[in-house]
Amino acid sequence: MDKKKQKKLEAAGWKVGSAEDFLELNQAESDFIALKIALSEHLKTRRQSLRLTQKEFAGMIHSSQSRVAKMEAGDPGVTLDLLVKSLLTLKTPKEEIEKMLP
Amino acid sequence: MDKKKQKKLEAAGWKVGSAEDFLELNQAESDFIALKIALSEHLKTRRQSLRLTQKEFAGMIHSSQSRVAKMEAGDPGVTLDLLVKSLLTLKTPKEEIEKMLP
DNA sequence: GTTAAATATGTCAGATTTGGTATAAATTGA
DNA sequence: TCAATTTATACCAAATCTGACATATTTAAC
Repeated sequence: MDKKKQKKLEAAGWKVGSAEDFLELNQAESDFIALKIALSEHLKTRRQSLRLTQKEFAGMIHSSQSRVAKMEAGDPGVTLDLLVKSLLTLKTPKEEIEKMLP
Repeated sequence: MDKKKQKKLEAAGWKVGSAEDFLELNQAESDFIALKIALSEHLKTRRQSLRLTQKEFAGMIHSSQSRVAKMEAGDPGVTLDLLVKSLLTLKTPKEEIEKMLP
């Protein structure tokens, strides 16, 4: 790796020149996974507090009960997009979302 | 719509029994779009402040220059997942992300 | 103005995600 | 107990998103 690029990466907060840039990449990835899990758990809590069944909620977001179950189970094959759209549909307060950020 | 379900929807913050539940659905959708645009704008700003080219940054997230360009342009065909992963890779402070929430 | 670097735009095959369906397992209420 | 409701799991074809590539346009430096 050339010096010029190394400077840039270090500016981005990386430890370069070792196995650490590999580890740091995973930091972003694990943060991402943690975020998704937090969102899915919150989604379940919020739906339940509103006393909606998965089927009812699925209708609200034009999806299916089975997909809602996967969302709440933290299934890896569920996008952030779907989770966030769901929380927005349930009008989850901004403060609640902030708490989940990594 | 039966009374029971109406109660539940009202508990979720909806105005039911009119065209408004249709409009409210769009509220979540437009909030979602606004969020994506805010994230894409912030991504561009942050990449530039780190003096990284789109090509360099693309390498950091194992993507391509053209996709980075699309991300920053707010292309609808880019997922929240990719945007958030990108921001996490650039170690965007939590506070910055919070500001973008709808 | 020329050149080179950076960014934007278009396309596409492969991969991933989707809603829907079926059905099993779990929970609830009598 | 047990029937009904709710939730979990498995599967699929259709739709969407992906990185990669080609190429056009813009920007920067001289």
